Amino acid sequence: MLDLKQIRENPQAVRERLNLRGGDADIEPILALDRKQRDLETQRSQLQARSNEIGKLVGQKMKSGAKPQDAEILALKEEGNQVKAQLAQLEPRERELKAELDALLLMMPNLPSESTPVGKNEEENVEVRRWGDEYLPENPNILPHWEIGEKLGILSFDRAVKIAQSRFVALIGAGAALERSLINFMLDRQIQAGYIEVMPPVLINSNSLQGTGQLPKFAEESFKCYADDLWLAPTAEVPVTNLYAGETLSAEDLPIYHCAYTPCFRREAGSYGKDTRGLIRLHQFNKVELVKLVRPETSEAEHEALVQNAEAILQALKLPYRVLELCTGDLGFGANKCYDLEVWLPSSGKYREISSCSNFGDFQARRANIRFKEAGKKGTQFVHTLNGSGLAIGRTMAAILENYQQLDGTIAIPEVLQPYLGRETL
RNA sequence: GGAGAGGUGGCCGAGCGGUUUAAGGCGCAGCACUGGAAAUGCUGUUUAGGGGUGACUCUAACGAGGGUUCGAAUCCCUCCCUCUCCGCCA
Repeated sequence: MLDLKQIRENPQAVRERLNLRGGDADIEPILALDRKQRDLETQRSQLQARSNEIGKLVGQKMKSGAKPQDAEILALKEEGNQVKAQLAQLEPRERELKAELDALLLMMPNLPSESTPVGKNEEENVEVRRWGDEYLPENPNILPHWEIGEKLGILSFDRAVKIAQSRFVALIGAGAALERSLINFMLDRQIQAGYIEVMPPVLINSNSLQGTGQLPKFAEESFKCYADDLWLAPTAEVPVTNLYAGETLSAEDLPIYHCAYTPCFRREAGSYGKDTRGLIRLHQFNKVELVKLVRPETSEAEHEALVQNAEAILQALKLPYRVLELCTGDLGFGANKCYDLEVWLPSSGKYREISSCSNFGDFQARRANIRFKEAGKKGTQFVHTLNGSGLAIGRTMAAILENYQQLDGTIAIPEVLQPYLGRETL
């Protein structure tokens, strides 16, 4: 959520930053509601002050011997009732305005950071670096991962469709073992890098989704359990960040680094024609996620470090990849800055996103109300939150099945995974 | 799912309709005392929003939301959470 005070005080600057995302940000309704709401708040609190005064007076007079039927008491009660009637008019109006204001603010995306390259759409994302050209596969006849996977009998899309629907997969035998190895490998590495592992609930409430920015705007992206106020988590970002929702941490608690393996569930609404085959775009996939809660002044450096932690996994697996910095037009709703890691998928001759590492600044912290307090200092500050995949497991599996395909149709297992899987080829 | 007990400040804990401006204690900070410390004493010690250049000031917050009342931590209703017992269950 944007800072209302900032919008109020620098409307032009906010408008300009928002417009860098493309479109024409309209903050006028917010400014107008804010003015009205504050106006009502002033009136209301004055009435309340008088009401409190009356209550106190009655109490004092009764204590010092006045009777309930004394004219003085009756007059005060009468005035109390009048004030109350006025409040009864004002209060609902103010509440309504506040709710409208909140609804508008919740729909506003974050401001892109100063350092984010300006651009209209994904075409204008900036390649920051490329790694692992020396590991690009030389095999010219690489099968797509879904074909080699089915051939090896380790992936079954057809059978998964029977028990769920399209865009699901069942991992069989070595496929399941490879998935598990990747999860363990990634968690071990990230724990080594200083992240504390979490296994959060993956059925999560609406408030959590609002806290990280998936609600209210992106309700159609997540699976909902209609009998309860619970949703299937689209990413561990949501439960892990919201572990601290509503808390005021002490400054010494920061930074907090978490890694979490969870399954992730996405409806993929609006992507009907895209990536219909393989492991790239499923309704259910596994992911190891990295989440950081940090002091504001450190968040940029923490962001770079988080990207390094995600890259380290690709490097250890010797998978060629590139790093893109998203331009203002392609930036996710809550992010002020974002790097995507894209792994090489030889069957399609393309780099494909395998990790997205975002800095949210205080955007999520405001929504989820996560603050910290410095001992001896007045007031509190919002933390900055960051997260990134470290990495998406299914897409990593796809990358291995393709980049490690050998001429004889077998798959070599990356060296670092061999101890986990207990074999050298598939 | 059934029955019962609870939820008060950084922590413990009192309060069950009106000087609550939340007692008392612990903790923490400052000051005094001291050669220095301990002990002791005094003072202070929440957050959010509004108004004001500022000193400051108003409002709100006792799990959450409603209600009764001139006045609610206290009474009533709904919900959430925790604990105990029973049932069910991996």
